[in-house]
Amino acid sequence: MMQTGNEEQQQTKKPKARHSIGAKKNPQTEIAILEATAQIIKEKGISGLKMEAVARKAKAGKATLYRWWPTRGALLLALYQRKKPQLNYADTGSLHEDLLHFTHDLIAIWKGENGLFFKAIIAESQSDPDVAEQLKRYHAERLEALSALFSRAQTRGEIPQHENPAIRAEMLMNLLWQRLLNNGLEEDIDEHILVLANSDRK
Amino acid sequence: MMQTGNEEQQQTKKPKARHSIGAKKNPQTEIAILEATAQIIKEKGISGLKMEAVARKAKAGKATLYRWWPTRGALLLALYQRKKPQLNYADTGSLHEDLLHFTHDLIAIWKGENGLFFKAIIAESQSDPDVAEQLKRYHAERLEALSALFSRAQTRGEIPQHENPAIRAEMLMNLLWQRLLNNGLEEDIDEHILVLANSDRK
Amino acid sequence: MMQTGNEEQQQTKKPKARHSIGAKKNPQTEIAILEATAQIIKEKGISGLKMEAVARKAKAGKATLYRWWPTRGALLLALYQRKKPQLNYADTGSLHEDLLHFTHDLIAIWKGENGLFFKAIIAESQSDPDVAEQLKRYHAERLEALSALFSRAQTRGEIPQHENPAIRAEMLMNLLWQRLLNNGLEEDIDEHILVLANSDRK
Amino acid sequence: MMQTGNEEQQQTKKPKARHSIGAKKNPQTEIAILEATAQIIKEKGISGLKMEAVARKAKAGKATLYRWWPTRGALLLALYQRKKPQLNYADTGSLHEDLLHFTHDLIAIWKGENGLFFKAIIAESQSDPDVAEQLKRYHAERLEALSALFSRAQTRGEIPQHENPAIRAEMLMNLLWQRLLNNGLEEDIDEHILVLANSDRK
DNA sequence: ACCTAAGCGAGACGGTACGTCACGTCTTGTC
DNA sequence: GACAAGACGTGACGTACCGTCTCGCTTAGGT
Repeated sequence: MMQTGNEEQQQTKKPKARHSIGAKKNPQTEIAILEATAQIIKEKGISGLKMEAVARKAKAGKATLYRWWPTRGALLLALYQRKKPQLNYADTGSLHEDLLHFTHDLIAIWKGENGLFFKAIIAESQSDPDVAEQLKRYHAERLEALSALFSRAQTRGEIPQHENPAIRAEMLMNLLWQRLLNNGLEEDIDEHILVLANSDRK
Repeated sequence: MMQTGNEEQQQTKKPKARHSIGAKKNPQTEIAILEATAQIIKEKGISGLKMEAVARKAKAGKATLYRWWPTRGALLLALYQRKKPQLNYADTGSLHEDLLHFTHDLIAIWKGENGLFFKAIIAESQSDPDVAEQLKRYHAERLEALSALFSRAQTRGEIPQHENPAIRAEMLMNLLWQRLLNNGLEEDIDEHILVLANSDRK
Repeated sequence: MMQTGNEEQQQTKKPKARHSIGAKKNPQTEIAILEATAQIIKEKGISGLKMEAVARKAKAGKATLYRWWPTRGALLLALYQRKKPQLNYADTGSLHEDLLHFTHDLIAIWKGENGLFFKAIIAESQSDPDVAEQLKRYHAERLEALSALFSRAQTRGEIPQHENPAIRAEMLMNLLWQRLLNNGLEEDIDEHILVLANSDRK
Repeated sequence: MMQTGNEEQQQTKKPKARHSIGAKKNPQTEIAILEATAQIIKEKGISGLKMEAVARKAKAGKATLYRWWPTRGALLLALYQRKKPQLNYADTGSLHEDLLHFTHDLIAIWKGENGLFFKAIIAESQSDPDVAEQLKRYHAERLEALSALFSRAQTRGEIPQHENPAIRAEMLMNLLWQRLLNNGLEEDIDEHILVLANSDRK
């Protein structure tokens, strides 16, 4: 709401409907639609997200909405693209430290609206193959980045040499996704990290 | 009513529509409805499961359907109840062996219709709080059973004493659920088990 | 409500459900059902009268209700039978006086619940042929009684000899029914009577 | 959408389903719906008129139906508006003649589908206050037109000067409505007109 | 004293219609 | 030619009654 052109509103005092800007996509329309989508998800959850309601809230025509985002999935992916978090995979020299930083950063992000949007995409992926495909790609990409941490640890000898570093990475990702899906982000995760970091060797 | 002769029924073996059997639930109706539900999920997936279609396929009135299963979630839970698998947590004396048996058994079961139904419940739990609640309960129960395996291993010294046995159990469960949700039951899992079973000690 | 056995209720303090009294119709059930019907019509009007609601309010089984009164029309006719008014066709020696007495008596009666029930029957007669038949019979009967007044007036020379006395009677009846149906019982009717009584001869 | 070729349409002359014609009511849809309404009333009577059946027969969506005619009453009034008769209140110079012409014209009209539709409105007015209101207005309007006949007769001295001309007009209207409602349009009415026209003076 | 027959309450059953909602497609008129 | 507006046919939603049914109980009258 705040993000839709304050200056214009202050000057003209009229909300002023958007119009065509010629034979190309109007970026204001895009913003209004994605913000409406975000708003609705925050208010009613993913199952309360109806195309019709998005158009209504964004004061957009349904045709416009369907022209650019033909499915709910497309809308969700576009929304996530606009809002996706920048993750920090800093190298502290200790696997345990690295994992703690990473997980706590991600959990902090997911506790905001970002987690909500990502949950929505996961839910949608169960019925929309396109979303599933995109999600799979994104998952692989994240997994690779996370695997790098375990790879580094392997060179330092923190975890066994012969292991595929993606294995522990995948288990950590799974854990985090599960926590997100089950509204369990508050639950303790440090013990799991201890196990994954192989820090119980004494 | 009197005119639909019994003799005809004996001769033609017509299925004959179900009727009320008094002021109580007709078990034939229950069977018909749950089977219709299963059939539809198999044909069109969970997002193709409409209450109306269930009633139509089961040749039941919508009122009957809603009387006993007021939501799609209730229907799914009842279906799972009828079909739920018996899992084997046999004790082989080796954690690695135990886990291999357990996971392969579960994966085999999930490759059948059971996996489909369980996926449906997980999907539904994202929008139906009652289903989420039941699923959480079920998850806890399964987790406890699985933790027992790690507990036994702990007494045998296969995994560290000070660890909470539920941690590795949870990570294994997560892995399996994730595989189910992402249609990845075919992917390799033995390497993950090696890590969880701590069998990479040399 | 008051009419269902006060004494019993005072003694036992338990409402005591009705039961079968053997292989015959239980008159208490009949009373309860007809009173429930009357109650519902008074509360919600004729279009709010549902068989299901009657059974519910009378604490009767639907089978019992349908056994004795298979249609809403049958119920209405039975109710009217129990409640039908005794009309006064007194002979004052003057047609004008006779008509005034008759109409004012009838209007007074119809302003109570009786008018409501009779309206219900007229409305039902538009869709239930049995009710239409009964109503026609009843109409003819009333018309005959009313015609007698005009017949007497004819012998006194108050209206033309060659006229069929039923004609003015029918027009009076029509007027009254119309007033009832259109909720116009309060409107003036004396001027009409003056015309019908031929009292405008001077 | 593109695959349903235009050429086919030109060749086969398929009726082709109606579509939106922009953000306004499609008159073809209106025609189809009102004709379907008329058809159903003719086939099954007013009590057989279901909103669902109208939509089905008109090949219209229920939403469209409810958008423009939110109740059965609104549908009936719109239908009557489309079909309402033009009545003839010609001045013959004789009240008796005027009334004969008027009544026989009206009866002739009512023997067609028009009478059926008007009956339906009267029946509906018993349960729909809006219809009752409209009907009352229409009744008053017709009554006024009919009263004019009696008014003219009064100036000619055919009926008493001091009488309200609306009185006989109302009684004639009542008579005709009653005949319509009770399927008695065939019954003799000329004798009643003689009385109302005061033609029995000798 | 038993037995049968019917009435009774309760309420489940397969249906039909209700009125609402969202879908995805369309046409119009404005910019 | 993109846009808002919104009508259109479609079809699912969850509810309310319909009229039929079966149950388990009660009572009366015949044996």
